[in-house]
Amino acid sequence: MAELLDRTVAQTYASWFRALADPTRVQIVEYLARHAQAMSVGEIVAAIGLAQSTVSQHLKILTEVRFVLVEPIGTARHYRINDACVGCFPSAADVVMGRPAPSPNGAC
Amino acid sequence: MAELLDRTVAQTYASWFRALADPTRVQIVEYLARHAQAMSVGEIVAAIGLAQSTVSQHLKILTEVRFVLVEPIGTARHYRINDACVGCFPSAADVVMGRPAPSPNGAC
DNA sequence: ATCGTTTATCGGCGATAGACGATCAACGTT
DNA sequence: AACGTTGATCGTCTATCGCCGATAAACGAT
Repeated sequence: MAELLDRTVAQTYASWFRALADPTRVQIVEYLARHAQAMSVGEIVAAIGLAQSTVSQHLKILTEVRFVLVEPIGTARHYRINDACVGCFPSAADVVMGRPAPSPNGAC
Repeated sequence: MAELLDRTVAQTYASWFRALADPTRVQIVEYLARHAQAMSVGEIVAAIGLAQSTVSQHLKILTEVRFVLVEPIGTARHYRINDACVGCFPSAADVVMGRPAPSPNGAC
């Protein structure tokens, strides 16, 4: 008894945590999560205060794990939080801390 | 309005997520969290199946962020989950996802 | 004092991460 | 058609990660 957590699940969770393993990305996600409407890259760059290429890289990493979603608006691209992750990411934190996921969490 | 999350807080959260940015560490923490009593390094090595030095390094990283605690038992060292983190780490995940921490969480 | 056991630390390796400036691609405007 | 704006990608740099074998350190037992 007391097996290890399934390796594939552990890899998925680790990829989520790795996406937030940088303080700038933590700030970006938290910032987007508190904003109902999507924001352009320029707005995010202004808020963060790093180079545009750097912010773009961070946004790429966050979209790869689907923490944020993109939609093109004309020549701009608007980023917003993925509401599905708002629910299932904290429950992943619960699982790692030994509490089995309470909700159905079919989202992710 | 809509300021960024405080940089110091973001750095603390990022360090927590970075500690779990590796699937092996996810498995170690989840494994310890489901075990009420502390475990020796040898037992953890047997469960994980990597080299002893590798596991020891992972345990060092996890103790640095205080996800796990150590106590020396004779010549051995027993690791166990830090119960304080069981509560406050998932609430950090909530904060990043835009939900202000509900509990007082004076633990961490 | 010498083993054997248990765990931490060191050194090295290839791989990945984060930052930046520069460049490219898309597109609306003049 | 040339231009300006917006954002992604490239190339480079340095730093850190994750793994391993080898070694060191602590300590109980012989």
